[in-house]
Amino acid sequence: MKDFHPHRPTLEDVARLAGVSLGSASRALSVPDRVKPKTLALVKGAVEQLGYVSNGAARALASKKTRTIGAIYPTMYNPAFVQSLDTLQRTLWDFNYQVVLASHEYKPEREYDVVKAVVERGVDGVVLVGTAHEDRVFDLMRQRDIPLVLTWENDEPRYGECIRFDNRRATYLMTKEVLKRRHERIATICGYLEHNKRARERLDGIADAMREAGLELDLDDRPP
Amino acid sequence: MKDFHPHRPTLEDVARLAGVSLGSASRALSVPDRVKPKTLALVKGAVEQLGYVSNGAARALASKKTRTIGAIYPTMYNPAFVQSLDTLQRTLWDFNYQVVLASHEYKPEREYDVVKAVVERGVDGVVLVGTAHEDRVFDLMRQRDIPLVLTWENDEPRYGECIRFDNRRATYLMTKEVLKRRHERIATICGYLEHNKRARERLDGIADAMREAGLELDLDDRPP
DNA sequence: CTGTTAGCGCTTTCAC
DNA sequence: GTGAAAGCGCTAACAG
Repeated sequence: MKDFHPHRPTLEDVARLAGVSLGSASRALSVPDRVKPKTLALVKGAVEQLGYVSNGAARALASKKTRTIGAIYPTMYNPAFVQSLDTLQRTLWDFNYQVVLASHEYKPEREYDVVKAVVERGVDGVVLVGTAHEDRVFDLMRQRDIPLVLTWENDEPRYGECIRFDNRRATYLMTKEVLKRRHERIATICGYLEHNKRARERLDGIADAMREAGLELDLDDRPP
Repeated sequence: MKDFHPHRPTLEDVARLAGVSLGSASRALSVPDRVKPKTLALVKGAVEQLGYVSNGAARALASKKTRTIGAIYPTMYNPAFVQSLDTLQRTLWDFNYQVVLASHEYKPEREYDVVKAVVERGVDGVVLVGTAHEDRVFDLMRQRDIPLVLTWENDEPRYGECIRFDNRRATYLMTKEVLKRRHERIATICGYLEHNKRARERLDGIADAMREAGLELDLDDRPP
């Protein structure tokens, strides 16, 4: 257990204790292979002895990299989003990135505020989940030149990359599986199709696969 | 839509455009009531025109406050944790704080790494969720003097505040409700009691309420 | 109320 | 390889 330090040790303290320069101490920690093994050992020893923990704000300011990305969700009460968040967080962790989380309860105006706050706080990129985004969200990201990834989004992205679901291909592949088992009379429960592009795409996928097999999906044969 | 800026505008740019000093610009943004209305207007105008967004890293470095807290969970696949996270995030948002999220899959060793990473990145405090923590986690927090809140924790905290469940009081209150409805023969399904302090506490709460009502909980009357 | 100035702790040239 | 020094963009005294 370490003693109480009135002044949280800085890299300068480490350098002094190790008997090397500030620059060397910095290098020892971020590019260890560019310092002599002896220097490295000295610095590591000092770090250990002081219980040194680097200051992310200073590092971010100097390097212009925060190593954090913002994740913005409509809500956390959708298990699919939770899984997405968890995966994101774990994946980024492996890349030595951290996640700042925010949600906006499906309110586009709040989404802008949230994005802005996250950007001000400092992120190297943001992941936007959900479907309806205001233009100014994209404007902000574009103007600041911040990488943006959208997902669970229907429209063409106005800025940034977009990860989508290919509903048509998904049902196409499912149907192929069914057909592979030599079924020929296939029923599908698809819900309402009006105003539901995704549902229609799924149906299209099924029809595609059936057509390929010389079968036909009878779209009219459904209850009211 | 803003034009492309080769150099993201800084507060200095804002100050220059507004025709005020750096200090005044800073104040206008953080303590608006301490500048002349005219100055405020000038600065706000410049901010708007430039599309200025403050730099969190610089602010954090200068003010020694990150306005973010770290939330560390065992997993995200427990709905109770998700709700806790969501509430935490929303509450902190109202206080103008942000949340950096991390999870460690119930592995105490990983928990330390996670806490350390979050602390290095810079947080004003951390919320630790879960039951088994290594000593060095507490040592780290204590040595850096970082506020810590534990929850879903059984033991006495070795450092920081702890928010617990009062199982005994919970069932006590529940039982009072039942008694209020004039029931006198009360059954309880409580699962195994051995090695389960929480279960025993819950039973105690029931017994407490019944005793108060002059009733007795027959602990032996249960299937094997 | 405002301008000036000195850092915050670290990374990063730049010479050596 | 290493040290010296110049910032990164902002806040917080400090005088005026």
